[in-house]
Amino acid sequence: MMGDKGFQAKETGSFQFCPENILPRSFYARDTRVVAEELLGHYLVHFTEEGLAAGKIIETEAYLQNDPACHAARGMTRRNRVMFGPPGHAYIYFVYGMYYCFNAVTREEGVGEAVLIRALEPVAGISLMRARRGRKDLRDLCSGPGKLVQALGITGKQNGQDLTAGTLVICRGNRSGLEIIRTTRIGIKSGGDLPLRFYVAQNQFVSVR
DNA sequence: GTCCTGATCCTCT
DNA sequence: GAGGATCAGGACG
Repeated sequence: MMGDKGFQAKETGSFQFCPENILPRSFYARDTRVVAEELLGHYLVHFTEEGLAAGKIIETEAYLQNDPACHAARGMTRRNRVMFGPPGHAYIYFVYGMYYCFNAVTREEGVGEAVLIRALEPVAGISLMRARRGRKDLRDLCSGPGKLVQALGITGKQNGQDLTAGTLVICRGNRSGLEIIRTTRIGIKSGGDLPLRFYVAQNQFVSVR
């Protein structure tokens, strides 16, 4: 659309995609809390016809099967079946009638656990993100689970997609020197006292400070 | 079938 | 800081 011209901006990030940097399935087939913490510093990357958009993962939450806040807590349903599938796939669900949230499925097949990606630091495709979000401020692009899905152009149709091959992948980043804070999760009622949220200290792109 | 709630975000006060 | 948007899933009858 013509209106997008107003959002043309220089790319500030230095992200470069290399297929060999895609995280392998074995990365996801581990304890969900470990995966949630170790996803910080890596890159969520989405290729579309409009171009590539990517962000550094700086905030995550773990959802465990025996955890009342987890969709899988009461067993498998049509909605949550992807969580019980093989690790390294996308679990994308619709909330509040208008937003989608993106999760990476963890653990071995048969266990319903996943990591919610809550915030990214935009690194590539920033003009595309601005157009999709209808906002200019860098901090308004990916600082929340619904926002980052919109900024990257992810849709509910990608629920179940393989994160180790294809157009939606997670790539290895540099995690050295990363200072990580562990705290309670955001926006849930039951299970809210569990320390299952992880974020990068001093990062201005987290969803809640 | 009805009713209620929600892993959110935006706009207003 | 409060309230509205907006709808699928799950609980219940």
